[in-house]
Amino acid sequence: MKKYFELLKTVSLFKGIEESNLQPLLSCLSAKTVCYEKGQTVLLGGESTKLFGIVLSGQVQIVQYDYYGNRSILASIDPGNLFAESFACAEIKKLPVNVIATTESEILFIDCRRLAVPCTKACGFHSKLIQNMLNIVSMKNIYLTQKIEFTSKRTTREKLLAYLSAEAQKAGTNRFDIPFNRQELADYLSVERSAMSAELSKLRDDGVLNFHKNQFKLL
Amino acid sequence: MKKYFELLKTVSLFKGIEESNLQPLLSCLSAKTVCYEKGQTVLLGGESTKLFGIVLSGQVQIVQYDYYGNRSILASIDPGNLFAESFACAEIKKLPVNVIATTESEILFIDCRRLAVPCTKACGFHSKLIQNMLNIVSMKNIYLTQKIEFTSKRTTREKLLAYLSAEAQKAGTNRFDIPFNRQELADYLSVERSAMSAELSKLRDDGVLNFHKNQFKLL
DNA sequence: ATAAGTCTGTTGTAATTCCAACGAAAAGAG
DNA sequence: CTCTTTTCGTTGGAATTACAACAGACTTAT
Repeated sequence: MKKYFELLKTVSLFKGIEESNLQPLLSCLSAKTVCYEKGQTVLLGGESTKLFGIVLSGQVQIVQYDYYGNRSILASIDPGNLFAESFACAEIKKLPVNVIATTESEILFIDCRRLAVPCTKACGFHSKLIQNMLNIVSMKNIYLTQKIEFTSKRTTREKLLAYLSAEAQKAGTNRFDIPFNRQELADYLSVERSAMSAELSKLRDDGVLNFHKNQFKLL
Repeated sequence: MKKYFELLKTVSLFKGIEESNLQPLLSCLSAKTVCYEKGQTVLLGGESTKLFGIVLSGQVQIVQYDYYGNRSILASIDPGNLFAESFACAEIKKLPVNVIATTESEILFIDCRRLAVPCTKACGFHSKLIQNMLNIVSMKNIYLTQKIEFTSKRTTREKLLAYLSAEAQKAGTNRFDIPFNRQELADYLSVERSAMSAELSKLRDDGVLNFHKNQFKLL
C-alpha cells in the first residue's frame, strides 16, 4: 500500500491531509484494496454499493447498457481518480451502470458511511475528509448544471453565446481563452463541429464577437 | 422559530432526525433566520457564500444575468427546500447567480463548514446530517448526469428512446408511466413538443413502442 | 348540458443542422 | 526543410427540427 502514497497525496479527496496521516486515515475508514484482471467486473449494474473506489493502478470504465443492449462508455477512470462516489453517497438501490477493469487494476474501496461517522479516535482529518467529499460532489454538480444551461438552448448560435458569455463572466473580461479546440467544444455543446464553425464565422460577420484560435473576444 | 418545526421535519436535510433534536441541532449549527421583503436580494452574484439557505416562508428565485444583461430564472424555491447548497459546499468564489425574494420571506441560513466539524457536545445527529447532505448533493448529481445523457443525443428520436429506455430499466418492466405530460417531456428533453409528438407517432408506426397518455410500452 | 380551456397529434413550410468532402493553415516528425 | 498529421473554415445537398396553425379528445367550471 505504501507505494501508492505518492499517488494518494494527489487525490482530491485527501487534499490538505498530511502524508503521515494517510495510513491511520485509511485504517480508520476500513479502506480495502482489491485487484482485478483485465475485463473483470468491478461493480455490477443492478446491484447496490455503499463503497466508492479510487483507482490506484490500471484503468476502469463506466459502461452503460440501454434497453436494447447497446453499450456506451460514459467515462474512463485513471489512477488517482474516484468513481461511483455519487452512487454510493446517494444510496442508489440499483446501479444504472457497470464498472469494468480495462486493464489489470488495483482499486481502493472506501465505505461512504464511514465518512460521516466520527471515528472513536477522534482523528482531526476526518472533518477535512468530509469537506473534501462535499466539495467534490458539489463542484461536479455546478459543472453539470452549467453544461445543461448551455446545451438546453435550441440553436447552435444560442449554445455558443451561452457558453462564451459564461466564459467571459468567469474570466471577468470580454477577452478570454477557452480550454477546448473546435471539436471538443462541439462535443461539449452537443453540436456539429462544421456547423459550429460556420456559426462562429457568422457571429464574427455579424459583429458579435472576434476570435483567433482559442482566444475569443465578445463585442 | 418553533412554529417552523413542522416544516423542518419535512426538510430532506433533517430526515431521520427527531423533532426534539431540532432545537439543539440548529444552535449547534449556528443557524440564523433572516427576513426579506419582496424583491430584496438574498445572495448577490459575484460574491461568495459559505452559507446555504432553507426557505421557511415565502419564496426565492435563482436568477441569472448573461453577458448582455438578459435575465433568466433558473429555479423557484418554496418553503422546505434548500438553495445555494452546492455553491456553499463547493466554496465557489464568485456566485454565478443571484437569489431574490419574490415575496416577503423568511430564510434559515446554515454555514456548511459547520456541517463537517464535529460539535463539542458530540451530538449524535451530526453524522446523520452529513449523510443527508451528501445524499442530497449526490442525488442531484445523478439526476443531472442522466438528463445530460438524454439531451446530448442528437435527434428527437434518440432522445426519446434514451429517456424511455431508462424509464423502462428503472421500472423493471417494459410497461411504465412517465411523470410528464407532453409539453413537460419536451421541455425536459429540450425538443419541440409538436415535433416530439410526431416522432412518438412515428415510433409507434415503426413498431418500436406503444403508448396511451402517460403509459408507455417498449416493444 | 354548454362553454371554455387544456392536452395531444397532425401537417406544411421555413429554418437549421447534419454529413461528407475538400482545401488551407498550423503543428509535429524525421 | 520536407512530409505528414491535425485543425479549422467552407460549401452543398440531405435530413431533421422549429414554428404556426388547426382539429379532435378530454377536463373543468358554470
